[in-house]
Amino acid sequence: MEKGLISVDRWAKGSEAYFLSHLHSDHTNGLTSSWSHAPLFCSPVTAKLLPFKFYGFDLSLLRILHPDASHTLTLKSTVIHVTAIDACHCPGSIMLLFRGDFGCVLYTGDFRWEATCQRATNARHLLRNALHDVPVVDVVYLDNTYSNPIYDFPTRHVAAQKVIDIISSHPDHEVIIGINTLGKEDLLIEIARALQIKIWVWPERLRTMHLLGFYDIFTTDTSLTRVRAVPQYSFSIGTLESLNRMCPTIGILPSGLPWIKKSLQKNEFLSGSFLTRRYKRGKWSANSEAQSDDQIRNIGSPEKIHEYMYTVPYSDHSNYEEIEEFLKLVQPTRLKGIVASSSCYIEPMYYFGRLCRVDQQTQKLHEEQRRKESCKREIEAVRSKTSFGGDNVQTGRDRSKASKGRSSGVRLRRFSRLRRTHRGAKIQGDNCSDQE
DNA sequence: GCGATCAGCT
DNA sequence: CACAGCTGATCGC
Repeated sequence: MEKGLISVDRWAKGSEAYFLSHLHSDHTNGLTSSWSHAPLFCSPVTAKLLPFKFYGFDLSLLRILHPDASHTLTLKSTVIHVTAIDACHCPGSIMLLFRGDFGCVLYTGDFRWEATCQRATNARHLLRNALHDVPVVDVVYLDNTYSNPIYDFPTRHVAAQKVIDIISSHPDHEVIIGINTLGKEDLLIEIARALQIKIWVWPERLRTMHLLGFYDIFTTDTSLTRVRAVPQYSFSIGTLESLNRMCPTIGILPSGLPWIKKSLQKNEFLSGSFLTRRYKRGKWSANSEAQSDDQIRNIGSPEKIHEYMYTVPYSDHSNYEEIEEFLKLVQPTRLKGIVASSSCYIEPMYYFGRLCRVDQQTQKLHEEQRRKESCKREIEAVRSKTSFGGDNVQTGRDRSKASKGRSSGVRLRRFSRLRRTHRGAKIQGDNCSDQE
């Protein structure tokens, strides 16, 4: 009842106000059309889209946070201040800076903090201004999806150029690009502009595009374009192989393989079993045989993963370096990851503790962890976690932290279930907890 | 019938 | 192993 004054991306009963960072499903788990616990605060764009994801939602519950103003909210028990800042993740996505009796808390939601992106530059200015009024940020709830130095990938603009290059070099092919229900609009728009073509999307997605204000670029008429954006879950190597029996078609996944640093790929993954395993897992190994070394070599650059399939490192999450820059600006006292599981999950304090303000607790934690494991061992942990089958030995601190002391013996499935339910935060009293 | 949860998939 | 997401089965209300 009294626990959890406010909830961010969490929808269980008991809070006085609820905040939605953006409309992706892993942040709306528990939110339904009939949800009505308390007012829901979100960005204008999210408010516009939400009724189409949750038909019949009680719109009188919605409260708009304008992304460039500080809002003062009078709750039942206290007054809080909140500032929304563009998170540059997907349309409508925001970070939330809270100030109140509990101190100062910054919840990043999912975010992309590109150095050269104009929107991120604007967001940086806003954040810097907002931080002027704050003595110290006590806690950052961080999008730690790629909070590991092995994640090193280019800006979205650079990745978009790669996609454009791939399409240009296949002038006689149909092109299929896998996207989700929200996000990667900018990629499609860059393609459309560069190649002077329209992009096909499915009808619901066209409606979303219209809601977002994109009227002329997208179409549901297949005869108008050779480039189609389709739901990512709906296409696979199998789909592409079928399509190629009718006409030449390539697929592009703006994501895909982990974007591990080249050195690691050369040294560990390409020579080892990493790619083999990935190949065996997917539907695209027509026979269930392991791929031969030759086949692996034919994959060539990480970009072309199959005769008809390309992946491009287009990410809506910050890479390691961007997270680092973000934390240098915010300098929080404490850090908490909002993503509990990933193949390379590392307790964020491990790499970023040094960027936090030095208080004794932080310092102690940091030193302890440094002592326990060297960087090299972390990489080892990552490698063993990417293994498929065999014994998935516990790989130390990171995993046991993430599994939160659940009964042992259950591994990946339990792990991924955790991921789906672990986003978001409850903020209460003078300490902030993840609830449960 | 609906929501919650889970299995399985990409 | 994933960004995030879909379908379908089952269970309780």
